[in-house]
Order: sequence, then C-alpha cells, then structure tokens
Amino acid sequence: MGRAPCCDKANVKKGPWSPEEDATLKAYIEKHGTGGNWIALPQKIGLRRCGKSCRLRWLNYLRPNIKHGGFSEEEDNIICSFYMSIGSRWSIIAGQLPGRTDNDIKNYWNTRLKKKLLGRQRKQQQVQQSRRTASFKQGMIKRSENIANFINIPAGFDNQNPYDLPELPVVPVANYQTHNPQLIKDQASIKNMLINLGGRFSHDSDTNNTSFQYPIDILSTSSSDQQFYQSSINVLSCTSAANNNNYSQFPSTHCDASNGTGGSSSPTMFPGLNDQNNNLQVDHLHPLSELEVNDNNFAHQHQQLGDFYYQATTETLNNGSTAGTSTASAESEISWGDINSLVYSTQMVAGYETGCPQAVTVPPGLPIVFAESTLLGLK
DNA sequence: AAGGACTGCAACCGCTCTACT
DNA sequence: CAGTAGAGCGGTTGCAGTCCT
Repeated sequence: MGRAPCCDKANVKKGPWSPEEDATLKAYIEKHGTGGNWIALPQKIGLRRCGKSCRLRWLNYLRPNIKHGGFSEEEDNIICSFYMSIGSRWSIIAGQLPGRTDNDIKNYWNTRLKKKLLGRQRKQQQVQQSRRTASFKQGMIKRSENIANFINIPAGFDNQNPYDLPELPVVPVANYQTHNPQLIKDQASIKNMLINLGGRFSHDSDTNNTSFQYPIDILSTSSSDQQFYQSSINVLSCTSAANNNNYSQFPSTHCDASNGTGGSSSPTMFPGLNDQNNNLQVDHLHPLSELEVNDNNFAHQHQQLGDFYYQATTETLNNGSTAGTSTASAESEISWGDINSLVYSTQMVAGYETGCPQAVTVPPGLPIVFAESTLLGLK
C-alpha cells in the first residue's frame, strides 16, 4: 500500500497560477506566515491548490527579493564550479546566490549553462591537446631522470629514453617518504602558498575530510593559472595519499585498469615499476626552474606569492594502471546527456598531463573535499 | 504563411529526510 | 522503536513562445 496523497487530487487545481491566486497566497503569508503547515494552508485561505504547490509558488516566485533571469558571469562561474564539485545539489548552490532559487538555477543550468560550459571545455581540450603533444616527450625525459636519480639507476642506462628503464626495485611509499622528508615540507609550502593566494583549508574531524576553498576572484583567471591551482592540489592530493597510504580517497572509476571499469589499457609508462602488491607510489616534484613555463608573467606572479611553484608529477603506478590514459577516450566520454563526464574527462586530462592518473581536477572557486563521493561529484 | 523543431521555464511528481507521536 | 505526515529536494514534464525551413 502506497502512502496517502498529500491532498485530494481530484479537487485541486493544477497548472499555471493566476494573478488572483498569487495575490491571495502572498497576502496571507505576508500577514500570517505559513503557520508551519503547507498542507493545511490552501484550505485556510480558500485556494484549490495542493499545499506543495503553494509552497513551491511562494518559495520560487512570490517571496520577497527573488531574482529571475539575468544571471551574471560571476553567478555562472559559481554555479559551474559548484556543480563540478558537488553535483546537482541545487538547494546548496542556491544558498550561495542570494535571491536565486534552486529551481531557477536548475533550469538555467539545464537549458543554457551546461551547453556554454561544454563549449568552453571543448575549446580548452583542443588547446591542451596541442600543448601536450609538444611537451610530452620532454616531460617523460625529465620524469625518468628524476626517478633515476631517486632510485639510483645503474650507470650506463640510457636516461634520454624514458621507455628504456631497467627492472627496478619496488619502493614502498613509506620508504620513499623516509628518503624524502622534503615531501612533507613541500606539501606545507604549497599549502602556505594557496593560503597566501586567499584559499582556505579546513578539516572536519568527524568525516576526516580536508576541504579547500579557493578564493572567488580566481574564477576569471587564465587557464594557466587554473592549471597552477590544479597542479598544487594534485600534489597535495597525491602526497596526502602517500602519507596516509590510503588510495581509497581517490576516485578510481576511470583509473583502475585491474577491474576493467574504464581504466586505461595502455602499457605502463614505466615498465618494471609495476607493483603487483599495489604498494608502489613514487612522487617527485619539480621546482619551477625546471619547468617549461610558457607564460612568464604567470610564473613570475606565482614565484612572488609562494616559496615554489611545483608541477605535480606524481606517478601512481598501480596494478598496471597507468598515467597514459588516452585523450581520445577522455574526450569520448563527453556527451550532452552526461555532464558528469565533463568532470571526469578534466580529471583524466589533468592526470595525463601531470602523470598522476588519480589526481583530482580542482575547478577554480570550489570547496574541495577530499572524499571519494564529493570528488566524484556524486549525489 | 504554415507548421515542425527547438528552447526556456513553471509546475508537477515521487522520492528521501526529519520531526513527531 | 515503528509508523506517520509534512517538508524539502532533484528529476521530469508540459506548454507557450520563438526560430527555422
């Protein structure tokens, strides 16, 4: 047996509200309030409407200080950022935009913003793809050098060929950290830098989640600036995982090749570094001076703001899962009907670029919670 | 000019959560 | 503790207006 209906369906009016109905409802609520009982309200004032319908009408259209239409660029950015962070939690998003209702934002997103964002995303991907192609080989050489330095590659090894790595010992995360106390210092340095830029970290002891809030004013920053933030968070994410030795913090949906759920099937970037016991994670960080930075102003700006600019180059070599997820597969995930793929594809592009396949892309202006459900943008 | 396709948005539906008994 | 009802929420629908052919 289903639950009882909230009202007499046969005797309630449906469809658009008339001005008279609006006036009746508004006048009553302004004078008496809702009385805490929407179901009983329409009968009190003689409206042939369902209580839920009255509530919706009041909340979305009749209550004071409601704004309709005319979304600003800033509001667009906030909505996009929150959507990519927390998904379709319209009421929460509406809470960030005074005068906007969840219904309004939901409609606006579904009809316009989604298309606008996807268009922008596609453009960015085209640019990133061309940049990646040019810098990929260079990056691979640099990475192999760093790994070789760390694990003492035998003399005679051709370190100009990133694919020509010899069989290497498995290096557990804990050991790597012991060898690299710098890692923890680096993490603190990046945190300080992000805080200097106006971001905020907070920790929820109940859920053990760490949150990061970007400064709102970076919403309109260039894509290189956004990559900078993203890379910084990637470093924190990856090193945090190393610190905790807890991989479950990271979304594995698109990274786990072992279970065939969308992970890359391409060969590992570093043959011989695979750890069948799932324990190997090698992190290494490049100071800014080592990096190719196309935007000199950007580099200068961020050098002034923090101790270092690090490129996240964490290699998570995990059960044959690799950083080499193809861009084509990431792009192929984008469809008009599945906006969540936008989040995932961005993650994969970022992961590919930084060599951290499980890195989490952090859209600017977002509250970031390092918990799987939130990172995935799931309900 | 007509009619089919598309778009935007108000409103509804059905589910979950929460407070109350 | 279980049952119930109301509140709240997100997904979906239906319709009016606009655009396109």
